[in-house]
Formats: sequence, structure tokens, C-alpha cells
Amino acid sequence: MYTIKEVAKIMEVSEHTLRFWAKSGFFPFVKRDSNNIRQFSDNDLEWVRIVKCLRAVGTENKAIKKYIDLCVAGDSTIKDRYKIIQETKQKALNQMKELKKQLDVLDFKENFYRNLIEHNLEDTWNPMNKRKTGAKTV
Amino acid sequence: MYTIKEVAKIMEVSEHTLRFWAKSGFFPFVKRDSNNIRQFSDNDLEWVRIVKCLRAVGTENKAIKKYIDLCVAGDSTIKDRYKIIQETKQKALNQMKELKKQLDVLDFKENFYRNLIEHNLEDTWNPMNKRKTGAKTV
DNA sequence: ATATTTCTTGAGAGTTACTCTAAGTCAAGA
DNA sequence: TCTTGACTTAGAGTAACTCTCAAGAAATAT
Repeated sequence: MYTIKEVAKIMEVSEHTLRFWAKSGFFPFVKRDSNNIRQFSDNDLEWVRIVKCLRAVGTENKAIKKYIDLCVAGDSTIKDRYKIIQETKQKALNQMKELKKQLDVLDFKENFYRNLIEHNLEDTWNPMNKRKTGAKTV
Repeated sequence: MYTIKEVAKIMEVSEHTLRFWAKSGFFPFVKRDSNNIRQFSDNDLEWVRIVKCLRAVGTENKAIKKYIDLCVAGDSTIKDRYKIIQETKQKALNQMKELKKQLDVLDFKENFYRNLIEHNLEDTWNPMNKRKTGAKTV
């Protein structure tokens, strides 16, 4: 059994967020001790893992709650859950593509600046080089 | 020259967001026509591109504004900008890694569910199979 | 045995970055 | 002329945290 602090450390999710997620109904099986303190089981950690995963790929909390509810409903919802996981995976693959595109933009920018620095950095130090009226280069 | 609507379409950013970004000072060189309507130049599109890129990898708007201000300040800030781009690239690479990890989680889940479906889906239709007290499987 | 520190709790305020709505201006088309 | 449609601003609403706070229990220090 783990306290919320331990879960936060193990799963790399803040305590605040874990409480927020708990209040959102994402961890329906977490027990409390006699002092009302949450006791996460190893199985509960799996729920944290999947919620973290769904959030990380941009699934809205409303949709996560629906998935959780399907889990709670039991075996009859396995095909629905399978479909959700597949769709989520596809979404994640698209994000991968998008991220690669943005990395290309950053690579281009990096080369652009490196080139500037390598070839005419001396201009920077030259006060006579104030010919442009406002920088136009992003 | 492009209207905000055209820019929205070309760059795949909503008009609302473009106005929000404009108000945030991200496009300091966009001109207005006699009716106060924004006229984006091709060069302005490059500003949209870099802002979109920085946002896509999680850069805060405050930090984007700082970068924009460095651009406006001119050549003397090229090294600072180079550094920001490098750091941003590193951040994006980390996100890539994280996304891959989450894809592994989704792959595992997908296989898990496929296996369930392939091997004992018939249980789902069997009303006698209500042995578990609440689903524990995420 | 008491004092202090450390944890946890829930409630609720604050933040970021949109996202949407409303009310208004202006110009071109039926 | 009327209306349609693109544009404007201000400001309200939203999602998902993120943070602050006061209260209460337990562990540690004196």
C-alpha cells in the first residue's frame, strides 16, 4: 500500500494532480485507512499509469472518465475499451508525426542561427551595422 | 497579403488563437489596412510558424514573448535566440521519448485486450460469468 | 508529558491558454 | 435599401491543473 506522496514519486505525477484525478473519479478502487488517508494498492498504480498515459496523449478528462466507467462496468465492455485504446494509439501516432514536423522547424532554425553566428557574428559587435529598421527575422 | 482568415487556413491555427497571439504581441510587424483589418505578409507567416512551433512543444506564452522581443531587438540577440532554439529542441526530443513510452503502454494495453477478445470473449456473453466483484482491470 | 514538526485532508482561489459570445463597424452584392 | 459576411474589440466561459490554506492526526524532539 502506498500513500499519495509515494504514488506521486513512483508515478511522477504531482500529489495535487492525483487528488484532482481521484476527485474526478479516475481511481474508483482506492481505499482509505481509519484516518481517511488514501491507500493505493499496486493495482491502483496501474489505474494511475493508464490515466497518465491517456492524459499524456491529450485525452480529455471527460473521455477518461468514460473509459474508467467502462472498466468498472466489467467484461461486457472489453470491446469498447479495445476500440478506445486503438483510437488513442492512432492519435498518439499522429502526435508523433506532428512533433517530428516541429522538430524539423527547430532544426532549420538551429542551422539558420548557427550559420549566422559562424559567418557574420562580427556584425553584431559593429555599431555601424544598424542598417535595418526593425528586425524581421524570427 | 493575407487576411486573418486566410492565415488561419494556411497555418492551421484558429482565427481566435491568431487574434489572441496578436494581442499577446507575437506578431509585431502585422500591418492594418484603412479599415483596421490585419494584413499578414509572407514574412508574418514565418512568425506564425515559429510561434506555432514553440507552442506545439509546450513553450509558455510568456517565454514566446521573450523570444519575439529578442527577435525585434535585432542582431545583437542572435546568440540568445540560438540558445533558446537549442533548448527548445532538446525539450521536444524529450517529449518524443515520453510519447514513445506512452505508445508502449498503449501497445501493451492493445495486446492485452486483443488477447482477451480472441480467447475468452464468449465469457462476455455468459451471464454465469459474473464472478468478480467489480472490474479491477484498467 | 508536552511541544513541534510532518503528513494528509478538503475546500476553494488562482493560472494558463485558449475558446466562445456579443455587440459593433464597414463594404459589397441582390 | 437591405442584408450578408468578414472583420473588430471586450469580456465571459472552459479545461485542467496548480497552489494556498486551515484543520486534524501522528511521529519526533525536548
